Amino acid sequence: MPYLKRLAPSPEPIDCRILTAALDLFVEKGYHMVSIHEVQKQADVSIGSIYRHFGGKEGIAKALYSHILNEIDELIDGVTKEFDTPIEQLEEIIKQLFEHTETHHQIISFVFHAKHTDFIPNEPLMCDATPFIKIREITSKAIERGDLRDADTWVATSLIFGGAIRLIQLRLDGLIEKPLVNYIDVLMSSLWHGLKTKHAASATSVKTEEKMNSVAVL
Amino acid sequence: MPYLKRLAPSPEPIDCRILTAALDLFVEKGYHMVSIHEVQKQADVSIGSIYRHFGGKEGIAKALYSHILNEIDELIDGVTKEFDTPIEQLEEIIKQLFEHTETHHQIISFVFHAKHTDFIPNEPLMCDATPFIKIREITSKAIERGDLRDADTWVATSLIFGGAIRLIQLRLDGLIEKPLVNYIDVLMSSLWHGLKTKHAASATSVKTEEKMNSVAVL
DNA sequence: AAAAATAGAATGAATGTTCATTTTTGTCAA
DNA sequence: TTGACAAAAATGAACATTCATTCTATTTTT
Repeated sequence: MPYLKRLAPSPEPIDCRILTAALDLFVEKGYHMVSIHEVQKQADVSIGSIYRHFGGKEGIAKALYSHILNEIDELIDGVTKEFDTPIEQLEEIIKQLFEHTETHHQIISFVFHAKHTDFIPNEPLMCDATPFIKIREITSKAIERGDLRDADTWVATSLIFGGAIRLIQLRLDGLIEKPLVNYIDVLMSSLWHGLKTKHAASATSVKTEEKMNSVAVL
Repeated sequence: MPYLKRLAPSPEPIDCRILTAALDLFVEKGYHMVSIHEVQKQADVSIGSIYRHFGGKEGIAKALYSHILNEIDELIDGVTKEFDTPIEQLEEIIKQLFEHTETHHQIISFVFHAKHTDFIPNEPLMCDATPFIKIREITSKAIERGDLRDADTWVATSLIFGGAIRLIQLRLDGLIEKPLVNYIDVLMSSLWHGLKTKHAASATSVKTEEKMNSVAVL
């Protein structure tokens, strides 16, 4: 029996070390500007291990990609379980993305900044990944229910998320100083005023009015 | 006098050939996936010429970048000369960007898809380039005049252009089938309904109402 | 002891860049 | 107009470097 305990009692599993190191580097410098050797150094593993676990650079990126899409997917499932109406769901999704932007910078950055065609050539675009399909389905449902103005699903979804995505990107780039949650109300009220039908607007008028007021104070 | 005219009477200047070849390739495959040798082949010039004119791969990209930013800048200046009120200007800028998306695919793609930090490391972000500063100034003026709801300039601009940019990207990716001009009206009416002040809204109410109706038909 | 995981030096292909050489262009005197 | 000559431009083979990947030896685990 040795006199000393091992210094690192339960080191993180090797594949996690690789993934987090890669995520950090990819976000910082961009996929192409990161060499396997850098990942190897930062993760403190050997090149051999990287190849054993992921088969190469592209393998790491793909693993990261699906891992992260999964997290977003769970976020969306959580929201759809918790909220009933499509509009509430969309609102909550944006809210949670804003929160994630503060707390999970790397992940959001990877989703909204990385060019995925770089490491997954001739694969479906991210827009066709499950979570983003689900988002469009929610929009669709809102239109079917008559809660949103009638429009092409792609277009409606762009209008709803366009501003939010833009804000997220600017926040990631450090161009917006306050956490995005501060702007939720401006965003939402401008959004729904333009997009909601009168039917839906009156159904939630009290809530919306409150928001309008809180915005006026800004 | 010779019997035959020269076969290639006035071939395009060499630097233009290089730039267009590079733009096409960069847009198609992404900056990092294009080698100088490919540009050389596609432009049908020698490697030496490329180095003589642009000093290297990064030089090409930078030249392209400023060239294209200039075009956008001129577009904006044109609009501000032609239209008087900030809101009309913003609307027209979006309209022209939509048109450019159809007619100058490559250029718009380069602006809205390329990761410029790839070839201009530690340079100001594109948001800080002249044309984009000008856009924010227009937004600012609209707010000052009381035409738009009071909000942070960055945020207001994101809300105005977020949807448009998203649509442009989807159109570039082939996910939206009809030319974007078809969606101008939906976009504008949802936008201004949420963002205009009552003051400004009443000033243009007739125009806006017409649009609302045309949208309802969609 | 067998199998699985890890290590890292060696390999080779890809690719950005250099530079000696050739071609073109412009100028001036015969 | 011609020819000579110099400056500028263009060429592309050769070079140097970077970097993903392979492979075998070693360690750890079962």
